Amino acid sequence: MEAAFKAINDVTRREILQFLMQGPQNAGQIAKQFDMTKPSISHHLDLLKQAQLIDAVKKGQFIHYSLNKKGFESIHQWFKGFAQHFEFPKPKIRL
Amino acid sequence: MEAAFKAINDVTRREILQFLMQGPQNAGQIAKQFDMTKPSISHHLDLLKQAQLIDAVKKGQFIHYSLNKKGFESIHQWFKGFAQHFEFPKPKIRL
DNA sequence: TTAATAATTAGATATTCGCCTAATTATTTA
DNA sequence: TAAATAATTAGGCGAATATCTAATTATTAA
Repeated sequence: MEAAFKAINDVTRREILQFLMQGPQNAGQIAKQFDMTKPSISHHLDLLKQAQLIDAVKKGQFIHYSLNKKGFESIHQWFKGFAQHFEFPKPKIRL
Repeated sequence: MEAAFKAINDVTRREILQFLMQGPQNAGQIAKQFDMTKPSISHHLDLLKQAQLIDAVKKGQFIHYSLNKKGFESIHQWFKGFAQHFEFPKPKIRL
C-alpha cells in the first residue's frame, strides 16, 4: 500500500496510468507521450510496477505495460473507510 | 488534487486522518498519539489542511482539527475513472 | 556476425521532504 | 501584569526523489 501511495504522488506517473486506460502500450510509446527521457520514464514505470499499478510483459524486444487492478484495490481499501465515515458520521450528542 | 496526493503519501499523515475518524481533536491530543515532536505534527497538519483533508477551527488557545470531505472528494474524483475501468463493485456511498 | 532498435541500469545532481531544536505568537490563569 | 499553556514559525540537516547523460543488456534485421 505504501508503494501505491508513493507511486501516485507524481503527475507523470498519474498521467502514465491515464494513458494506459487506452490499453496496453510499450515503453517507447509511453515515453513518446512525455517531454522526458526514456530512462526517466523507465524509472517511473518501475515504481508503478512495484506498486502493482501496472503489469509488464516482455514480447520480443518490447515490453508491454498495462494497468493492474491490484494496486488500485489497495488504494481503494484504504479509501473505503473514509467514504463510510462521511456517509455515516458519528451521531452528535443531544442534551 | 496535487496537494491531496502529496498529503496521503506519508504514514504519519494517514494515521492522523484515521485518528480523526474518532472525531475532532486539538493539535496537542493529536501529537500525543505519535512519537514525534509537536512542531513536526504541526507541519503534517498544515499539509493535510492545504489538501483540504482536514479543517482547523480555533477555539480559544486550542485549535480543533476535523476531517474535511473536500480533500477526499478530490481523490475520489481521480480514482473513479479507474474504478470504472476495472468495474469495481459500485460503492454504496457517494462522496 | 555486425548494426540497429528497445529498454534498462548506473551514476551524478538539484530539489523536496521529514524531522529536529529554538524562537515566536496567542491565549488563559494566577 | 507575569507565568503558563497551546500551537506555530524559522532554520538547519540528512534522506529520499526526479531528472539527466552515459553505459549496458537483449533482441531483431541486414
